[in-house]
Amino acid sequence: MTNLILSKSEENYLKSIYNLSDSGSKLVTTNSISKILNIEPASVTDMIKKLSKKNLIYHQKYKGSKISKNGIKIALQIIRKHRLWEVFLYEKLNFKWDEIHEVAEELEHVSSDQLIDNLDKYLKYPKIDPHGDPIPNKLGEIDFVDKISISDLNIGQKGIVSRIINEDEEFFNLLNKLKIEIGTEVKLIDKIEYDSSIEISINNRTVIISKVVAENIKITKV
Amino acid sequence: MTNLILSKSEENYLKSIYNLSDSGSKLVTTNSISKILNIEPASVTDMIKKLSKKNLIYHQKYKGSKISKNGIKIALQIIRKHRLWEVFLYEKLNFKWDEIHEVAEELEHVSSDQLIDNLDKYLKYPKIDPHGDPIPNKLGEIDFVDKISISDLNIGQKGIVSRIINEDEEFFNLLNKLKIEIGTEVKLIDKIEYDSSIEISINNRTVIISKVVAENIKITKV
DNA sequence: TAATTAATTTAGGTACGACTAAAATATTTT
DNA sequence: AAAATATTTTAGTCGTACCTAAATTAATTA
Repeated sequence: MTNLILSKSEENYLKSIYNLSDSGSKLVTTNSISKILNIEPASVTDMIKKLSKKNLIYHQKYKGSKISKNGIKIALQIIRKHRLWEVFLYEKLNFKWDEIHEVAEELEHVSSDQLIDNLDKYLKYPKIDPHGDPIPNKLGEIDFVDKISISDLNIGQKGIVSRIINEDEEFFNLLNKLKIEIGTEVKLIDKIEYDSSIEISINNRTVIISKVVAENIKITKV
Repeated sequence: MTNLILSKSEENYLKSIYNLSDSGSKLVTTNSISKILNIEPASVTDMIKKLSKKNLIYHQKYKGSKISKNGIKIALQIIRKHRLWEVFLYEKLNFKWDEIHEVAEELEHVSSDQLIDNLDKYLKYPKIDPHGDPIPNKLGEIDFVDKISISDLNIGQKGIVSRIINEDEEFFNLLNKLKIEIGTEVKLIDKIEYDSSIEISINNRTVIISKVVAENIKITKV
């Protein structure tokens, strides 16, 4: 049952549905898929029917879709490929942090188990990709993901940057300027009520970052 | 004019037409394309029209197709990608000689100049792929290809194995058994008229190989 | 050279994955 | 709870890339 071959489109839908579903737990709306993939809702409905027929998702008309066990399994394999390619591009081919996603989107659809297993070995079985996202192993096992943002710290508390959501260049440049990367220790100095921005210290420098930026930087508490 | 984006199919047709055309010089028949791609002649005709409209080939009804300057340029870039990925799979991911072709067929369609240029650099600008086929550079320049087979040697003459045509496993196993690889020195001992097989010596061992095998092993004379 | 055979093209059809417009259902607001 | 709005689905189309069957053209053989 696991060995059906999916098209690039089917794979992309499945991956998006998984990502929108909070690891498979939540119902996903047709509209949200439409938005994330930039495809009209009517077309999304078509594909939902197709994936339902293949038992990769369950669908209740007008209600939403839930990804199946099997669907999750496949989605995790696609995510695995995506993230391993990201590591390769970043570490071996010297791509910048904000350049890897787009190319990995293509590479993830190359279908060869041998390719991905050997790549994994070649990269020495990395646990996270350059954004800090965990890489599922061959069996689809994946580490727990940090859900705490900098803004969730209490004043005076410290954290280590563990994940960076969002992969566009502007954000990348900003992080560069702030000298924030995976592994950086940050400390919450103050919360500014007026616009929900926060004041943090990084290596004894103090900076203010906006709410949006803070939400896209995930941490583990120290 | 060079920057049109081609589909995977279009790329595959173009590559095949180039390969069948003897570096662009010969007319290519619809049937030969059909056979090499395993696609019905009627479908090939459809695609020929499409590529003609894009000025990638010239086509005369019922006569054949000739690849254009621009078509050659694009074909060489696809071949470049294919062969660079083959080097990567062989050298870095420890794929076997007969396993690389299929995966490279997929990887060659990933479209990112940055990807292929960085890969080229990472592999240290290789000149040939694991089969001994020359790799076009970024500008589409490609080294001259050896057209002499072992069987073209005169008795007593020596040559260095430079290219191995054909990528199936059986042939691979045979070459392994014979201890023939790129760079191996061979000497023609005798030609057997009866079945056109030939006797060669490799490191002072003498073996007999069939006509077909001999034709698929290209050499440069010493 | 006429007939046969082979190669190529045309005509018409299919699955996939997208689209728009309109209908059906759900949700929100008044 | 009715009306208005938003979401989702249905119905019908389109381009891509393939297919089969039949027609056309070229090449080969008698």
